[in-house]
Amino acid sequence: MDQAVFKPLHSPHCAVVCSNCNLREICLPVGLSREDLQHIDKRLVAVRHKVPRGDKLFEAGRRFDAVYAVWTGCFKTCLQSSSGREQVTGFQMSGELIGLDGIGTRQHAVDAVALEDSQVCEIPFAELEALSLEVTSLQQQFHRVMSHEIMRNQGVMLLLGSMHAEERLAAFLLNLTHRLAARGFSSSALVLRMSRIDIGSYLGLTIETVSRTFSKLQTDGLIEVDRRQISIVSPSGLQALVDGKAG
Amino acid sequence: MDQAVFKPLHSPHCAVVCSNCNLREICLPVGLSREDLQHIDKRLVAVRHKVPRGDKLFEAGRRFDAVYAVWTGCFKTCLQSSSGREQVTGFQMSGELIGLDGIGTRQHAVDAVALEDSQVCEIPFAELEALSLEVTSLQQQFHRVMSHEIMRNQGVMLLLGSMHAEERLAAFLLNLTHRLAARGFSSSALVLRMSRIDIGSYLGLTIETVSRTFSKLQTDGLIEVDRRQISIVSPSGLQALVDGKAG
DNA sequence: CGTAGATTTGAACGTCCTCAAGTCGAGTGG
DNA sequence: CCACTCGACTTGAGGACGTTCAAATCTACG
Repeated sequence: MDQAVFKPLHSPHCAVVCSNCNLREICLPVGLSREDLQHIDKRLVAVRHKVPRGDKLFEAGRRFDAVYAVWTGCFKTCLQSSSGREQVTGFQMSGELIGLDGIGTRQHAVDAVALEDSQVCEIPFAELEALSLEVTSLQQQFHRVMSHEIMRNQGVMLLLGSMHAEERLAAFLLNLTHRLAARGFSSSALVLRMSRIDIGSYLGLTIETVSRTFSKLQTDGLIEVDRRQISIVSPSGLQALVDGKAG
Repeated sequence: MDQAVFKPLHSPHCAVVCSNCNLREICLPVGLSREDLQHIDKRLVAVRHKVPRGDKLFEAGRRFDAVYAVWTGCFKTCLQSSSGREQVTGFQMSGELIGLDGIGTRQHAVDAVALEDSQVCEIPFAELEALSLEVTSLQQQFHRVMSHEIMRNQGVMLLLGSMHAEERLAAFLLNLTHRLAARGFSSSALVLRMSRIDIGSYLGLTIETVSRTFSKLQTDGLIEVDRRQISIVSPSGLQALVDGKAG
């Protein structure tokens, strides 16, 4: 019940360099020159941490000092209002940044929970800001990343504001497969790292509706479901749902 | 039907300086020193434009060159998917920035439409980025603004994902009053600049449900409605709805 | 093999949507 | 000044989708 919160001081960690990272083409440094990358290596002391499944990387209300890039594994971010409403605001996989919402208030706005044993690169934000004053391309790239996060959120608004359950789930599955494909994984088979509860919270649906909708998509021959193993049988069928071209 | 699109070259405009602007305490330059402000005045050529009610400030797909700060008036931003789904993603009032979603792709992701005769300051983004390399406080402030936009979007997700119609409308009205109060306006009386259609799209409800819910809130003695004139009779009652402490 | 948590499925209900009609206010032209 | 029209809004009735409540199934793990 009580999720452990990640303690930087107690967690095994080591300094890392971006220029050798296998994620440099998908993570924050996308498109930076070798020269700029080496500059970053020297000045940005990113530290890598392990976060076991179920542990919190940080929790809402905690002081914001750094953003985190997922290196391996998967996270969810959960917003909760003072009155106890809860909403999963996103799922993050390798190369994606977590914690951007804390910049404004200097306090994290969400909980970030590892959905499987994961590793992150902690990027001290003060250093990131300082370095981006020197490395123009880094500044631009960081702005791009923040802007993409805004666009992503707008996409979720569209989903929550205008789609039915079946369409939401179809959009969700297609989004996952696209992101997995960009990382070199199969886009026809995926393993959900999150529970039905998490999916429901993210999609604004109850767990029962999520379950029923999975079953319906399977019955309709669009996917195959085996617990958290999903096979995408008909990507175009799912896309048609998202496009509202069905029913 | 066909909304005019704002043409910078044909629109009356003039250069403006931030340091003399009455919005400097609420707009992008919040918290900047007088010295930094003057530095910005010299280097950042912001231009002010008029946008008549109903006209588009920019439209989705158009090349991104600048962000815009609302000076007077009010805007809505609309996202639409390739398949024709539409979602109002926000309403912007004085001091708020529009267009941050275009930074990542260099293309605007939404339409921005004036809900009343309005004026905006056009801030060329290349200049903003260049200047924030020199003025640390501007860089930090810009990051804060982007982060706040991310937080705002997350709040909308919470609203769309976990609230009923009555709660959504209550949250919407309270949000408007808070923002108006921050600008020195009454927080008990407001004039809606947007149609029921826009409200419905934003809140993920049909126009009929919006209308019925306004009526119900009035019947319950929480607000008084006269077309677009709204009186907030019981802010605490609305807040109780948002907090889920009613029904 | 027993328990706890996650998931699926069923049945009844409720909220919100759809369809339809009616009201209201502003602008137009006679 | 008065029809007339148009768009925005309101209200009603019925139905659909998703929720709620309840029970059963399945898996992991001790």
